[in-house]
Amino acid sequence: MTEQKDYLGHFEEIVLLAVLRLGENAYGAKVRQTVAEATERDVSIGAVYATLDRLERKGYIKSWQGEATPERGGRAKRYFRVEGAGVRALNDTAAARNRLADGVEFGLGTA
Amino acid sequence: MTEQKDYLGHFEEIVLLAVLRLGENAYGAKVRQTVAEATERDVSIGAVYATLDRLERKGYIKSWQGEATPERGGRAKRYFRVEGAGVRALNDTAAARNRLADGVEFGLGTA
DNA sequence: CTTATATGTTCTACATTCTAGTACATGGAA
DNA sequence: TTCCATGTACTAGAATGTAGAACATATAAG
Repeated sequence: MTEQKDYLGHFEEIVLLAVLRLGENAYGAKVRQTVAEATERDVSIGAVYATLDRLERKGYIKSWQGEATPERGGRAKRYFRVEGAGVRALNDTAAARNRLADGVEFGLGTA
Repeated sequence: MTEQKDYLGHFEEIVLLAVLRLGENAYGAKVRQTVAEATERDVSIGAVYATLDRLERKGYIKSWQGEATPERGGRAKRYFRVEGAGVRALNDTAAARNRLADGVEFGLGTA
């Protein structure tokens, strides 16, 4: 038994990074906006929540209900925070990738 | 229409990097071995070929038949090479991720 | 020759992830 | 009390990720 590592999917990694970056201000709608800006894509809110839920189920993040009365109406926020396991997964994922990318000249294909 | 970028999946990125790194020596079995070492996981050969096929269908890599007679028997190899579009996809994928990771202290969670 | 063996690829099927879209919830403003 | 803005939850289908067994082919052994 060689302790198979667990890597993050592409979007999982993106979302996890967004939550980490947002810190105290990480809630669904904001995460969506952050991801959309970084990826320059239209990211649907459903995609974000589905991924957040999956990450939470895996123990990479944790969520809780926020205040129900912000400045101007609206539903209560659900905040997220990255757990230790999440940081570890992020590191492992990057490490494996870096092992392959390291030293390869990128930018002009052999093609 | 805002020209939606096309990002690579986790495993697609890994496999594409392996092909790039292997250069002249990139063929299925070798790619598998390289990926297995970098990820420290048991990667099935089927997983690798399925991904290589998808990458080729998308125009990120190209393949051709190699010599049929290596040192000691065996079937002819199928070689792979990364195309310009592949390098571009690799760069776009990394760029979006970096935009999120940049400046975030990683290593010790907020948790 | 015929079989064994090593190297490599193909094919198939199923699990997980990705993604969009729509419905639902709730507080303040008109 | 209806409307609007902000947010979250749910559902379903497409795309990716993954394993495993079958197939192909060249050399070595006898």
